[in-house]
Amino acid sequence: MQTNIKTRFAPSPTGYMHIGNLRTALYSYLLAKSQGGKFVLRIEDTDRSRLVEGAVEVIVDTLKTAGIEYDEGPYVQSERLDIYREYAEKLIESGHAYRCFCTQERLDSLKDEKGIGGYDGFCRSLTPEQVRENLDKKLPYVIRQKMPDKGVTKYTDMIYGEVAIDNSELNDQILIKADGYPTYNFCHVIDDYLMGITHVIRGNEYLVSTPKYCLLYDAFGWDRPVYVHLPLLMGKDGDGNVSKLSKRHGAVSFQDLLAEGYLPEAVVNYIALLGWCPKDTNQEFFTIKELEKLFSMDGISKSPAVFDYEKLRWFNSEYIKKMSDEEFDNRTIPVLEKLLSSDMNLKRLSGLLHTRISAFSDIEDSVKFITELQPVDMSFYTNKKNKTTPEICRDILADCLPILEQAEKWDNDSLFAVLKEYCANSGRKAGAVMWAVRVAVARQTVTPGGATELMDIFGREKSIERIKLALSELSENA
RNA sequence: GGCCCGUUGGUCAAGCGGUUAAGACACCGGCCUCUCACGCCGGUAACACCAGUUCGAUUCUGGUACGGGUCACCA
Repeated sequence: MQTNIKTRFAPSPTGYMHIGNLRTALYSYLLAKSQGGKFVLRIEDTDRSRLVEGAVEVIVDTLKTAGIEYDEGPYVQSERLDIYREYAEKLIESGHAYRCFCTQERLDSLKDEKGIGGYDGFCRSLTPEQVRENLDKKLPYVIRQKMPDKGVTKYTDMIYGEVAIDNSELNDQILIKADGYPTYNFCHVIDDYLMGITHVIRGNEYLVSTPKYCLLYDAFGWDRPVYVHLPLLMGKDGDGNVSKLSKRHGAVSFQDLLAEGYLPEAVVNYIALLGWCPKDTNQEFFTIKELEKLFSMDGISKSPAVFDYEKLRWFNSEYIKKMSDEEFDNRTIPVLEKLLSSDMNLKRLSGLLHTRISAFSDIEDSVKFITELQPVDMSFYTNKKNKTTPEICRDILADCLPILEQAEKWDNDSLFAVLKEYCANSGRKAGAVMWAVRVAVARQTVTPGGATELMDIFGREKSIERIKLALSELSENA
């Protein structure tokens, strides 16, 4: 076990937190915490064209809501420009980097001629005099890393093992842009070193470019960090094709998921298990504190994982069921108040919903039948198990209507007793009677709660009204 | 296209040379129940392919296929 381990999460402020990024943050955080280390947050905002207002707050809020606490930061790269500049100059002095004055036009034509891939190193051979001259003319320039033209650069990834890339595959990448801002390729290395990052945890998309960063460490004579590349998070589209999880696959930002009624703990729990599996246990429910203890790198998978909304829904429904009734009501009743008239027994309805929704956004659909008079298909009245048909239901309803109209008390227990008594007197099965009443009142086959529970919520007047309507429909069509 | 990585049921996954190849989601069936849901019980379903190493390969090696990633003055 390594002591003084330090990891970081270094997102760029895009205005939303992609769920894949959040998972990277989580693993990074967990790796540090599992070994008593530190976790730092750094904002990589060196692309001025993509600045988004309030984006840093989104990152900070997301981490907080997810339960990921950072020990240092947020460091902001745009505030550290001088540092990068200084280190870039050092590289020029030591011959590991050079100024490049090539115009965009020349770069474009290069691309056209040679297809995709690389800079041709034209400015490598500029003499000091030529550079001086260009500088005096105030020509814009970038600083590029000088890659070795032969050989192989290797490193050991904690997940993938040894990775070896031919240096000929490496481009003379830009370290400092013409606007003076550094590129990710450069400043993340400087920062990771300066901030004492021991383990660099990031997505698999960096696996191949990491040798370039290794070369930077080497050029400065610094020790390379441990690299941990994570398998990507994939999404599946309607045709069954998988690709990097993106907006076309549905809600992919943490905020979107919360807005759809997912609980933060459920989301965190689910994504923790997407690409990682605990050792020696089949446990699948974890608090973040438990994860901090249990997490270990050898449980990380090598292959990409498809984000499955169904399973997230299941996790979420489990977390919802774990909520106390009070918590659940507090969250649900305000929503119901907006959707329904307030003279209904919303608390009772909320109770019925507790074990029946998987996300809070389900509420609207599951109570729609209360306010809307939905079209009824006569087949709804046919139920094999309870041996009902539209005719039988018509007869049942005709019998029950006067009984219900005369019911003294209108609550679930009383109504249930009344109908039960009818069953006894008529010799009908309770299941059949309840089926008929329930479908008549709700006008759909799947409902949150049973017949008498629904009548309780609807109240006497509305229940009777709907049963009368059902009766007339059944008389016409049956 | 070059380079790199990956491949156990529809999905997440355990497995780390000998197993009846776990478990979870989804799906199907049953029980419970006044419906649905919950809960409980059960079921269908997988080692991409071909060689090699080995007494023995899901597990090791090579190739093929398929999938993914990457080749920016984006991160």
